[in-house]
Amino acid sequence: MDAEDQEKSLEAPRERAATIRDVAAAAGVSLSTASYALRGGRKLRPETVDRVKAAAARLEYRPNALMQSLLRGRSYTVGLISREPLARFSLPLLTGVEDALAASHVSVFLCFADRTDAARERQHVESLLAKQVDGIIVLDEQFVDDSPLASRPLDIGNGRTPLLYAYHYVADPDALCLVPDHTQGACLATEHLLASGRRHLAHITGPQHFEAVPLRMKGMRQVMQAHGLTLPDEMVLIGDDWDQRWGRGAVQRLLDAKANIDGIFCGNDTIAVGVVEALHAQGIRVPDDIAVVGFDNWEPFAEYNDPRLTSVDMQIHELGRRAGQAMLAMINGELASGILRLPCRLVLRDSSNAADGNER
Amino acid sequence: MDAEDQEKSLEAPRERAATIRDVAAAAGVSLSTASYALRGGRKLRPETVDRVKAAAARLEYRPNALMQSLLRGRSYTVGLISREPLARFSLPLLTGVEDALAASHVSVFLCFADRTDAARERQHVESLLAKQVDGIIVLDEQFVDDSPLASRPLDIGNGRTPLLYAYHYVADPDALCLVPDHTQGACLATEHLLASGRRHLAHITGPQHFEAVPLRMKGMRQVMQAHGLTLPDEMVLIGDDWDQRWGRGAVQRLLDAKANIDGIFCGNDTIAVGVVEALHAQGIRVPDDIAVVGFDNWEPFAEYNDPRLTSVDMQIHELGRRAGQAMLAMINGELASGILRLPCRLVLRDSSNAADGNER
DNA sequence: TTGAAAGCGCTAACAG
DNA sequence: CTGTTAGCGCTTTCAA
Repeated sequence: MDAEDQEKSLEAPRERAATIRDVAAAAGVSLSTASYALRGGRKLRPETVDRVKAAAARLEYRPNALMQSLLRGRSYTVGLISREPLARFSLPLLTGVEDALAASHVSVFLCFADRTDAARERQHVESLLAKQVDGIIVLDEQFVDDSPLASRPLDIGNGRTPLLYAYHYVADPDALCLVPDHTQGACLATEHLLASGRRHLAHITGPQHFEAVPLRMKGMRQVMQAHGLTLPDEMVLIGDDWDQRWGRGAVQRLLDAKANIDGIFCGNDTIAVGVVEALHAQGIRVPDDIAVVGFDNWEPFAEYNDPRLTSVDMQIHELGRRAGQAMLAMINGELASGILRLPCRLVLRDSSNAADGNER
Repeated sequence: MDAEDQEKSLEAPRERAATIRDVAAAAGVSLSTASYALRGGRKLRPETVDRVKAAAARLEYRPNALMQSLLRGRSYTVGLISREPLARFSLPLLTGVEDALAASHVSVFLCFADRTDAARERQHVESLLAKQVDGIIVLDEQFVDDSPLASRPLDIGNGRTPLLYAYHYVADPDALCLVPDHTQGACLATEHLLASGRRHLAHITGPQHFEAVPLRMKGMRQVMQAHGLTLPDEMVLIGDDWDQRWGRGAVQRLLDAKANIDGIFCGNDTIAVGVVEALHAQGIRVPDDIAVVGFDNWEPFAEYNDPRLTSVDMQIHELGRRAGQAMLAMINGELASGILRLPCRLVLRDSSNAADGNER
């Protein structure tokens, strides 16, 4: 019995993970020596180092990061709160942030918190702070200031934890916010349409309480004015939705009004898909008769539509990466604040004539 | 100067967060009393409790979860490794898992690890184990066994950490795996088509190395046989992609072959969208002439297509929730293993006649 | 070259 | 009712 038990205790996986104390004992050295042998910082006899390392390997020793964090006062951990979990931008943003942080061996706590559920967000924040995160990144959609949906600054009590807002910004002068430059993106799209010879443009877009809507409209107007053109109000169709159905409906309206158009800039790709579909249904060719440009460069739609959609890409994954990197910088003490607008790029495909031939 | 400094030290946010020691001192009680006052477990004079609580609030005391984890031997933290970060199922799975875990105050470490990057996955696993996660959940696509893409069991060295695979399974008899029941989903779709009077069915689907492809095919065949029908091989079109373009191409092939069809079951919704588009282009009505059923119930496509797509929903968010709950159970010592197949449901929309009128 | 010992912030057993 | 004390696993000083 005794013999059996002993054998077991040698073979069976130990209940508790090995500690550095176990390693030290197994190697026949002191605790501190074991520590130095594994992490350097002290001159030790090579033989000793080897003995300790061998013992550590044998025992599958893995330093307990909780204790290390406690001692260093840094957890190598960042909280990521998404206030809009299911939005189109969520996943690329998440992967971008994770990419940048993982490269620096920083782990990410994932927190979903619907805007309507303040209690859950509170719980997440408390949990993150208790777990000693080195910083918190908040993700949300940007709504116009007077919208009830507009994102509020996150209340984290003290000023000790770096805070960063991605894809949206808040009215906190001390906060760092990274957002896509919607206006510039719209400029790219409009310039492309004009450069390919279109003169009679329309804009079909989504609900106005999304800040992207007025911003993109502004960009479009700017460019047209710079070219001595105007965008009549009746050529701007603002819908209650961002989907294909609205795209189809909007085209119907334009056709009913017998509008004279040769180019349509859409607020996003799903609208653009609906637009193309409705145009086709009327025997109108894209891009030959009317060029169509989308926004988002959402591949499942843009790349596989017929024709493939020219679209503005907000480079959200990259924005996420930049957010992650900025957070790392803040953690290292580089203070930063303000709103940083990152550029969009235009992806040329078949729904517009690529007469100018360039991707910007 | 001194006075100023003192004032500052009172007003300015403390550099270090308050510890329970600070609270005890501020309340004029011993350390353990402070601890018990805040968490109960000992009879204390109400007055003492209040004093401690007041001090804690004043100092914005927040217990250090790292230390608590260390002591309890449980970190209230779970690692989530996504081996296929950008797949359609990733986000609902993530939110589902997070939902279930957050409800039990368990935090989620988010780790993206492309299948092709074993080193990064290794790094993530090491990091998770070092951070003492209570369990690890792995997400991946399911490929057929002999595919080089097929997911391998995660190597976590010891048997101490509960492990769970979601949306896919691995060849580890001790592992618990939760997957959608693709076959049953295909049965639902096929039964629906038959119930609404269709007899001449075709199947347009994606690459065979996705296990879902043979499974869904099997379900379709089963049901047809049960109804005394057969699915001729030339009515099964297996593509190299899952996108609209392939959907359009497949329809072209069927038309070229002058196939006699009144119903098409598609391997996913994007294919279905392409199918509908190609049928429309030929003046074929959906569902009047040919009924179309998709798979995935991916709302951006299914809900806003014209006509709206009937589609099989794998209930992935729910699968994620179940995975989270199962993980909690495992953490609490309830051992579990094997492959659990969760049912799909059929969402009836306009691309098929809902003659039987029921949602199953 | 190495070992002993003092914490990190908290919990829980042990003493009043 | 409350205080003292011994750890948790590790890093880092201080001694040898």
